[in-house]
Amino acid sequence: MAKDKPLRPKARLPRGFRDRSGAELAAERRMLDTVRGVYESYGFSALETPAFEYTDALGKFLPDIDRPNEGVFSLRDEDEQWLSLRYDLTAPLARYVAENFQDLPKPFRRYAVGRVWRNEKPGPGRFREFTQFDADTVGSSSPAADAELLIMVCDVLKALGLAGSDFALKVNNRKLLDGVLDAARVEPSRRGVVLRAIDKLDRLGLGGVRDLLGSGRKDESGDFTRGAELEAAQIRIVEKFLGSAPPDPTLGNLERWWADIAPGHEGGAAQGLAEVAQIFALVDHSGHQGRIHLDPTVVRGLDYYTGPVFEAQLTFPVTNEAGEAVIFGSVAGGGRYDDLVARFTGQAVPATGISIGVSRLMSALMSRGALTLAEDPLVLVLSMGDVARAFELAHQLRQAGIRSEAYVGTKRIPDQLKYADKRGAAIAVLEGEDERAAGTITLKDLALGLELAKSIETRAAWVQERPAQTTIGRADLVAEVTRMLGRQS
RNA sequence: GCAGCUGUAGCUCAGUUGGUUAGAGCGCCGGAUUGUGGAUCCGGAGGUCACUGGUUCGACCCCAGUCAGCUGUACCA
Repeated sequence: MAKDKPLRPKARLPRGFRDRSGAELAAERRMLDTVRGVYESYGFSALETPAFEYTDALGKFLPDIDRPNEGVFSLRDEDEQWLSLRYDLTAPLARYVAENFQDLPKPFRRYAVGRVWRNEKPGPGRFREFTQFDADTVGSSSPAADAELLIMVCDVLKALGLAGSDFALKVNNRKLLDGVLDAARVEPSRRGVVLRAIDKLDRLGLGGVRDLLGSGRKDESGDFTRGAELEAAQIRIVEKFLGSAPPDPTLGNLERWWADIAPGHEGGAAQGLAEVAQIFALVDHSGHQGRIHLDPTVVRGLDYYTGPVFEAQLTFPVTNEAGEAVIFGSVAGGGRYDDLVARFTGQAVPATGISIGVSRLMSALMSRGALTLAEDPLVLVLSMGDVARAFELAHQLRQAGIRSEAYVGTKRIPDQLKYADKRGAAIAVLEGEDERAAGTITLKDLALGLELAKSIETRAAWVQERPAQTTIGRADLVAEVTRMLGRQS
């Protein structure tokens, strides 16, 4: 007879999602507080919008029968309306601005931090749920708004502990990309493919991009990707644009540069060149001028960008948990999107914004040693058959601002100490019958004990020596714990 | 979606040319130790060998299909 086995669900995390806890969350919180502080100091105010939006407010399409969740997580409301989880924080901002347009001051400046969701295939370092931290200026067409964001991002990265030489901001302009495609006479239907190919430059290198602009490219698994089928002459023009940029982007230098790349097409890109020149003129006085460069290879995948685009890149190698070097994309990116609000109102509203990828930036900071996984130290009060007394001692420590936990489990003392170890507790507090009779308390410095344990061979010796352990007067509890915590830190 | 690789205990993995009752380490539970962490020792629980079908006297092993995972690539408003 077969064993009756109840049908149980398998405990498993949906792919592309993550559980996070304790020290990691504490570190993230510290980082977000720093970013928030800089954003607020520039006069941006917080705005929170919900996780769900009506699907038509988020993008161009409605889910269809065949692929109801293409790219986004969607569901149908009771009244048959499609809702979707937001895939970024910019689309909800556009909705908010359109809905409250007449009441908002212009320019309207807000920051937003929150989780976003994408229903896509997850990969290494790519999740289906992640956090973004955005700042946007809506209602100003001035390049000053773009320049300000670039300067602010530099301030953020420095406030987070990165050195100036650790990062670089790369600036480009969609109008220049459009201009060069005009000059190369690339058909409108192929422009998307071409821009996406250029966007892959950092990953595939110039050779890979050349293949994608031309006949196509085979990846390392042998799969073939079709190319944009451009003529050699067209590819040459695009490559010339990608490979050269004046180091000092004054308007005069930019115009000379452009005349060399796209002679006869000076008019089409003039606006873009002027915007670039203005941005760099403003950046010049920021103290961050060495960190911000013109880089024609920056595209940004999203096609709603209409003018300046930018991304923050790290200049040092980042390693993953396995210690391998990883190709690290940008930690922040953004640009100008002048048409997004017009989708709702019909009225053109210029806007520009920057978005920080929170988990990427966090692993970069940890890789650099600028952020460490750490929680406040924990003091564990062991329960020696008198939980009320453990509560009381823990309470005394809390009153002094010390994070302390009274043991509320049911195990014996050796197991309680093992528990304290596993929790990573800094100190264990014991007050049993002997101590109570003597009016004393025993403290164990667990971190110190862990060190000493390496040189003690036998359990008997360990028990006899009782390393890193002291017995103190009852009244000295808070003072002595404070002293021990001070030694550890 | 396309391509390659991989599915054996909670985790990481062994498993001989196809041979009887499928193993190890870690983790977990109990004990050596009713008030002292580490180490060590003893004992225990835990398996639809991803699933379905086929070949065979006999399949964890060979074949086909399906599903799942990983990696690359495409898409990413």
